[in-house]
Amino acid sequence: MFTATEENYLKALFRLGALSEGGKGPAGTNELALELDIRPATVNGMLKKLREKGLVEQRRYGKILLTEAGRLHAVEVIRKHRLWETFLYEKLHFTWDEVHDVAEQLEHIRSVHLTDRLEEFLGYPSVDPHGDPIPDKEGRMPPEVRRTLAESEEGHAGRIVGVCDNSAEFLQYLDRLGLSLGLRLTITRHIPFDGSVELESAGIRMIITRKVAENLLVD
Amino acid sequence: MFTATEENYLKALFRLGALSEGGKGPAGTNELALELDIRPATVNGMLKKLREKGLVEQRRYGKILLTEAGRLHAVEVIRKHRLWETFLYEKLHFTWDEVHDVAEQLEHIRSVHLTDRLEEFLGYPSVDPHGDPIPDKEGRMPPEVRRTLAESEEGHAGRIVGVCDNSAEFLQYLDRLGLSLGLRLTITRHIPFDGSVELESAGIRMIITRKVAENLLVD
DNA sequence: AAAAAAAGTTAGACTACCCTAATAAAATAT
DNA sequence: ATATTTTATTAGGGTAGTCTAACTTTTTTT
Repeated sequence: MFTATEENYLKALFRLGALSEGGKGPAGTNELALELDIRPATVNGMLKKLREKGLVEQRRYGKILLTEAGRLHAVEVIRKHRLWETFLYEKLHFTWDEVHDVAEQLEHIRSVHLTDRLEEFLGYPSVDPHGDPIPDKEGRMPPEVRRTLAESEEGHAGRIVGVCDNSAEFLQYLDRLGLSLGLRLTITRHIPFDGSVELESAGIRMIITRKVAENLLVD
Repeated sequence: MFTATEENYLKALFRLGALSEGGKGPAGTNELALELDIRPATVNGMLKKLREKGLVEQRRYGKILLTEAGRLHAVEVIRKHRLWETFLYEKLHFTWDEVHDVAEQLEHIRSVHLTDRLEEFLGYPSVDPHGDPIPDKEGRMPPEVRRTLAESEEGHAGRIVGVCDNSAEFLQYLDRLGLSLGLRLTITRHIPFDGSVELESAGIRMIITRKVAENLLVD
């Protein structure tokens, strides 16, 4: 049906919010190329194929929009990715930062049964190890009601429910800082000078940089 | 490191026993082409690549032999295949005949950790759902001390420990016959006329054709 | 509104994997 | 030992997905 490459294009477009509603609107060829780390000329060729398959809409020199079919398939791939991440984390005891790369491969396995059986085996989880919601079989994804630490006001108390950046580099740094999914914390101060955020968790006070704060999601 | 295609060539060569010791000896290009359902001309081209990578040995117009590196990688792929089959069968409750196709995809997932963690999670199984032995991390595979039902003498009592043919067609037929892995049975008669085998299991007497008997392994 | 910059497209080339058709070498049969 | 058949190889072509370099269209700046 779809190649792994095609699925990666659809996923990237979904990530960029190239949706007619509920997203950031149409995406550009260059923007997509940047997201995929593939040259614009190559992306242009692939877009022709995706248009012919009815997965995206695009006029000559125009912006790219996922069709309903494209959106549904993108969500299906995201669903598989997040279920596999959950499996690797919960059952095989992979660490937070190891799951992503393997899930990038597993998400492309084609099987009618596999995804649903895996979901059942995992006990119908609602979020993956990074706190991202897992879409259901029909492609419905619970809306994210999360805010970055950088955006939350002083005095706000909550738990870390996710990250924006899934790179091993960032996740390992979080581990070193002692920050992990589910950790309760309170924002004690926003420091205007450099955007750092002072917070308190389990009786310990710490300061994280603006960049870290922008990539941590709290409820 | 290796593409899925290359791995499939190695696996096929291993299956054909193209080993300097312990196998049926060197394999031919046509034979390999038949096994893979790919044209000999294509196979010929791929063999050049495998030679350059040091995975097979072959002289011009000569037979094909796996090198030690080739054998080791083939066994690694077989190990992954059988571990995934076990996972699908034991944990996700796939049926006997459903596991193969999905495992054909999963066996190519590349990850240092994944295979070992999966093996641990499954409790270090020694055989897969078809009764085939699972190689260990170092590429050692317990020798098969199994015989087909057709070869076993009258009066022999044992359990079904495997099959030669993994096709869904055959496995579904076995289910219909009420034959499954682990079933205890006794061979009551070999019928000379057409090679059928009469057997008895759990008090029930049945006759299976020669073709079925040749594809069932007993201990 | 013209110039400059950015975004999108086309042309041509490369690798991986597959094919068919023709040819060369080796094995087998007569 | 020659003819036939089988096996292996070469030649040329196709699709998928990638690239660079050059070019065109649209957008932004001045």
